[in-house]
Amino acid sequence: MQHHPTHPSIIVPVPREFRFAQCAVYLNRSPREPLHEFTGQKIRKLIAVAGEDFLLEITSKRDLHLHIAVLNRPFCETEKTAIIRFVSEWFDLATDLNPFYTLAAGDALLAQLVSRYFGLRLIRIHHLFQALVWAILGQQINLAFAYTLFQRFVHRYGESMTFAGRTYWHFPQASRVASLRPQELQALQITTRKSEYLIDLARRVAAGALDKATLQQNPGTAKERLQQLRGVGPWTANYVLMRCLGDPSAFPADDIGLQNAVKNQLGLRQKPDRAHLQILAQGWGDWRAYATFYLYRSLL
DNA sequence: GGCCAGGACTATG
DNA sequence: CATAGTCATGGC
Repeated sequence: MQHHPTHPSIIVPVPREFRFAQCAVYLNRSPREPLHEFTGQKIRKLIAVAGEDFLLEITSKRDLHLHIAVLNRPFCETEKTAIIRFVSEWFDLATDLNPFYTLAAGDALLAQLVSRYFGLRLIRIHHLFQALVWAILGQQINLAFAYTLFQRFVHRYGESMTFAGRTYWHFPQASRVASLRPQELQALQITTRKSEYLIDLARRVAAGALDKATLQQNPGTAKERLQQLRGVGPWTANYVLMRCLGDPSAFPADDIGLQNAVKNQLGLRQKPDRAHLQILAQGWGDWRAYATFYLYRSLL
């Protein structure tokens, strides 16, 4: 395949229901996020296409398009297509939000949120292993500490590239994590139990026994297959379905953050339990994942 | 300093 | 199926 430089910038059309600034608030919520970086209104992210590094710089002009500059190298048409596919998935550009907004307008809990955060997309996690690690690290600890652990994990076991004096990271390969001992992860202050879970999952992913495509091709059994994994319960399974596998009906009803968000929105005295959330979400159908993401956004 | 944090596992009624 | 104890440490 021959490489011939095309435009320095790739233009990706976006739906009318898209606001870059709303997505940016979510993406910019932690200073310890290791997998992308903000420079003003631009996001930089390192991705791999067919084993090659592409450092993307993404921004938007008046929410009409996304502009993607590839900073570190030229790209061919095939690579350009892969880059567009990645970014479209990241910002969930293929989903038409109009049905969600119509539904939300008649829902006491959602109406304000969709008005306030109009154009927010469900930010996706491309790699299954990354989604699982992020979810498991986040179990039962506050989000700030989860980011600390996640950053340590990425910086310790991920590969990186340097551009213009700054370092950009890939999420660690499963094969790298598969060969670790729990002791090594414990040194990062990951609990013994979680360390065992992560290594076990890494082995399955590295062996090809656990992969995104297979789960997506069998949407009816994906949740139960995820929950058969050690360390993956109802919350983690739903979280991965929502953030990685693109299941619009995924709903992590056990989520403390989600419960707090609902409590705040409805002015409840105490947090609703999972049963209460299931009742509230009964009419949300295939928009439960989006409702969850908008409720998450209300916590920032 | 005490309570909480974007849970899951295991053991026990 | 429902409840209780355990993990395990930072954040606020």
